[in-house]
Amino acid sequence: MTDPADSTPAPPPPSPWERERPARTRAAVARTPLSRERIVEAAFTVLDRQGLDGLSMRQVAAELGVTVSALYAHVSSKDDLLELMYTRLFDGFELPRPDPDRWQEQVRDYARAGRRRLLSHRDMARISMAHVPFTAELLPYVESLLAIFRTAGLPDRIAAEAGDLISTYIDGFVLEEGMWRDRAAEQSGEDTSLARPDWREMAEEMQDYFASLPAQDFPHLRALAGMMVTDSSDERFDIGLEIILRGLASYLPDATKRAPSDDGRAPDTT
Amino acid sequence: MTDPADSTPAPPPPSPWERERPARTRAAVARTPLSRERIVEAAFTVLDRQGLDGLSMRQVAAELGVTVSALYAHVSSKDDLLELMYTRLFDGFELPRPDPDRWQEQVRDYARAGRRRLLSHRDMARISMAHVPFTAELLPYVESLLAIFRTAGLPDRIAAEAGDLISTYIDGFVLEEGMWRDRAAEQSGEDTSLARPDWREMAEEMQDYFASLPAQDFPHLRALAGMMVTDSSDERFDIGLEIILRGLASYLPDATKRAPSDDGRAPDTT
DNA sequence: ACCTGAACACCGTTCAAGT
DNA sequence: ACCTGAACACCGTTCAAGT
Repeated sequence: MTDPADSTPAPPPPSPWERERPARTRAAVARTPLSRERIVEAAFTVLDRQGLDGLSMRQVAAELGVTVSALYAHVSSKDDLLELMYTRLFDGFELPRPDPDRWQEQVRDYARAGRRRLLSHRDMARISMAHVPFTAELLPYVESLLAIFRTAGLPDRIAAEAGDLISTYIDGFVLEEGMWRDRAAEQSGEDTSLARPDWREMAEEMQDYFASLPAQDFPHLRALAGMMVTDSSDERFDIGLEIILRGLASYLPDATKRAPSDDGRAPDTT
Repeated sequence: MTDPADSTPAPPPPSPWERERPARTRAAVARTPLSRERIVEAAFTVLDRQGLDGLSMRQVAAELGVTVSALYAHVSSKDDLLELMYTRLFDGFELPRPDPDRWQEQVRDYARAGRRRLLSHRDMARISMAHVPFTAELLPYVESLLAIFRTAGLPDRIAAEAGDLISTYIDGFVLEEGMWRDRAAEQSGEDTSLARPDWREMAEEMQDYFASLPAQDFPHLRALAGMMVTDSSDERFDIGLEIILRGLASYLPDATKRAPSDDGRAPDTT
């Protein structure tokens, strides 16, 4: 993000009297040498505009004002590029120092921050689901999450699984959010780019559909329709998260669920 | 599967004396009229052989001995075909009648069966993640899962979320399984088709890598390496499932976690 | 050293034309 | 009614050639 080597002098804006130079100005700006960073940046621009299905090497090249083949000097393949985008997702992610007394809050913060980052670019959850955070750069994040679980006192087998479970939950939830958003967008207007709130319309339509089902065949679906399709997905996210946290908490050695402050219960290291 | 309209007489096998007729015989067999069923079947064959990235309309057509454009008379798009494959996944899925006393076992059965079905075709989890079981045909399965949760006595808001949570977990877990399998396959041999057990080799390699990390920076990752990458993923699947089930159980109205048989606690319908 | 141009082997989808 | 052939507008990747 804040790259000190990035201090290329930007050309001054055109003075008021020089009128409409060919569109070369933009092209010249784009001529700053290619780099992995710039390619990733352009890829995000294309992603947000066209979605993952519209993200092609050719579109990225066009965004940079460059030939497709030029990209392959900096990036070995499209998969490589997608991995760079995935890794970028973790940039500046806060790593808390594990506090046994606040482990649930720390996991909540971790999950909410993860969801927020996934929501920051279109179809990002789809990219995230296709990757695993076991590259050298990302291991500190995995370690940090495991640290929270283990210093909280969770048994090793549970802690080992909890990281996967939480990550899968975040990715899966946001993926589904995106699907609904896409469906709403393609239904209402053709303006695919903006995340317009006219998806509430679809939510109502969906609820009407559930309500129209035969009562004797679908009693539970009818009863829960209002809560399964809701506009505030923040609340839904927190509920699912809470279910997982309660499940994890049930494995804590001391039966008293949430001691306000339990002193000196060291995790069995080694 | 058992389609009674599928009784087209198969041509007898070539008699011993007629030698090597041009390869027309196979072509003639393939000439049984096209149908959505046959297209889906061929698509699964291609999927298992080449994976989702190698599944193209052209390959499916080739598998059927037919031109690509012929497919579009029966299937409106590739997405349509993928949705048919997704729906097929549920064929013959057992729907239990909800039993409040055995709700946890019923959910376990549901989840294990779901995973087994996803594992029955390559990359099936990726297809599943891209869909939502809210088409008319699949609603009974959603209803059935919700029924288990609700008659068990879970609060509505929890029951509504539980279905999503479980489904996401199953898909996510199997997706990851597939990623490891692929990675192992591309590393060891080029024979992509078979699910060879030479992936144990990669598991060891992975564990060695974790063990090689600096001890002061990655204590937890090192401690848990053995349980995070294991060959028996069945066990790992059950552990994650158990965490979710315990979380859900914590929302049951009666504090006593698992009353052996609690009579007459009806779910608040309406 | 870095980028272009052209090519290769693919895609999904459409549509006039054949039988 | 059902399928073919050809075309359109795309793909990811490679590689010789330019500057």
